[in-house]
Amino acid sequence: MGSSERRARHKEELRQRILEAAREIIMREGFEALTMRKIAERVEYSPAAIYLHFRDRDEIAKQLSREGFAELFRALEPAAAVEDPVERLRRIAWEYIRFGMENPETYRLIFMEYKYLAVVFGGDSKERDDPTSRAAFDLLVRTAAELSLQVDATPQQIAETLWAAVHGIVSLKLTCPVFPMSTAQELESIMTSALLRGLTGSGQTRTSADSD
Amino acid sequence: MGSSERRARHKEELRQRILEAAREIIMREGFEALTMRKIAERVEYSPAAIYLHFRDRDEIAKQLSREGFAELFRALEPAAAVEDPVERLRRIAWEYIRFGMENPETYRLIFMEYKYLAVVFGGDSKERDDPTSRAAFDLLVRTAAELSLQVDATPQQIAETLWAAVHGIVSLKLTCPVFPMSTAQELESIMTSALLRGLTGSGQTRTSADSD
DNA sequence: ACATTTACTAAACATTGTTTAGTATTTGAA
DNA sequence: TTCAAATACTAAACAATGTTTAGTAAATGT
Repeated sequence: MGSSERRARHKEELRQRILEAAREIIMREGFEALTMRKIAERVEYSPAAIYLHFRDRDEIAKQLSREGFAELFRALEPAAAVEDPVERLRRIAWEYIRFGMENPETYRLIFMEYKYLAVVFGGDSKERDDPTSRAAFDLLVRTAAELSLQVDATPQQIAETLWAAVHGIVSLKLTCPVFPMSTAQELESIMTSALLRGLTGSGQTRTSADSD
Repeated sequence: MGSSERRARHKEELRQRILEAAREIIMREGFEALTMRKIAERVEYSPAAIYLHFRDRDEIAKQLSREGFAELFRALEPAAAVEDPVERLRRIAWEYIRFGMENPETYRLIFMEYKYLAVVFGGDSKERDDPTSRAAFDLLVRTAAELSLQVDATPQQIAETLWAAVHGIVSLKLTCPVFPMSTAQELESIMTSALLRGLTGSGQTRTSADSD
C-alpha cells in the first residue's frame, strides 16, 4: 500500500505550510507578532494541530532561523567566488549587509533574537550545529588566511573580528534606523576600507559600490 | 501643610522602589522575565498599583534603558579624559566592551531590545532624545575629529563606524557566548588596532591591556 | 462636617503558549 | 469482513501574561 507514503507526503506538506505561514507572519508583522493561533488560522487548522508537527513555538522559530541562515549563505556565494581575497572580503561584507538590510526580520531572527544564534552555531549543547554555518564561517577564515597580515592574530580571530564589524553595522541600523545617520552601506565602506588597510597594511582606498 | 509634600515624597519613593524591583528582576532572570505581577509582588502592592506610577510595562523598561545608558556614560568618563586621541579611543572601546560584558542585561536592554535604543537616541518622534546620549556620542565625534584621518569620511561617520565595531563585538558575544571563540577583549584589541591603523595610517601595535 | 481627591485593591478581560480528553477516520491484520 | 490500534484532528480547558474596571477606604481641603 503506497497510501502510507501519501500520508507521509501530506504530513510533510502541512509542515511546510506551517513554516510558510510563520514566515509570512514574521515578514509582515515582525517576529513578536508570531503566534500559534495566527499560524493555525492561516493554515486553517486548530492551534493544537500545530503541535503534531512541531514541539513548540520555539521549534518553528529555530527552523526558520536555520533556513534564514541558509538563505544568507546562498546570498554570499557569488561574493565568495571572487579571486582576490581583499576584494572578496569587500564583496562579502557588502552582500552581508545588503542581506541584513533587505531581510530585517530574518536577520533579526538569526542573529539578534536571544537563543536562535546558538541553534545555528552550536553551543546549545543539545543540538549539533548546522554544517552550513561552519561552512559559511570557514569561508571567512580561509579568506582571512590568504591575507598578508600585519597584525598578530589568527585567521579565526580575523574572521571573527570582520564578522563582528559588519554585524555591528547591521544590528545597529536594524535596532535604530534613524540614529546612525549614515546608511549601512556608507558605514560598510568606511569600516571595510579601514579594517582591511589596518589588517594588511596595504593602502587600498577604492569603494566597493560597484555591485547593484 | 507639608503633608502634601510628604505624600509626593512617598509617591516618588514608591516609584523608585518599582524601578529598583524591575532592575533586580532583570538582573537576576533577564528582561523577558520582567512581569508586572513579579514587580508588584516584590514591592508588596497589587499589580494595578503599578499603573498609578507608570503608564505601562514599556514605560518602566524605557526608564531603565535611560538609566542604563547614563550608567554606561559614567563608566566611559575616565576613558574620555585621556589626552591622546588614539589612546583615548582605545580606552573608550575597552571600557565600552567591559561594561557590556559585565552588564549583559543592561546592555541588551539599551542596545539590543527592539524599541529602546530609539528612546535613548531619539527618532521616536514623540519623545525628545536624552541629552546624555548626544553628549556621549559627541565625545566620540570630537575624538574622531582630532585624528589625522587617511580616509574620506566625516568625524560623525568615523564615530558611527567605531561604535558599530564595538557594538558588533558585544552584541555578538551576548547573543552567542560560545561561538565567537575569542574573548570580547581579544576581539576588541584586534578590531581597535586594525581600525585605528587603517583610519590614521599610523602603525601603532601595542595592546590596551593596561587597565584592570 | 462633608464633598473631593488620592491611593489602592479585587476581580475581570483579552491574549498568549500549551495540554488534555475525546472523536472521527484510517490502517493492518484475523 | 471485522475490529483493535494507530493516526489526525478538535474543542475546551489551564495557566500566565498585560491591562482595565469598578469600587473602597482614607486623607485633604474648605
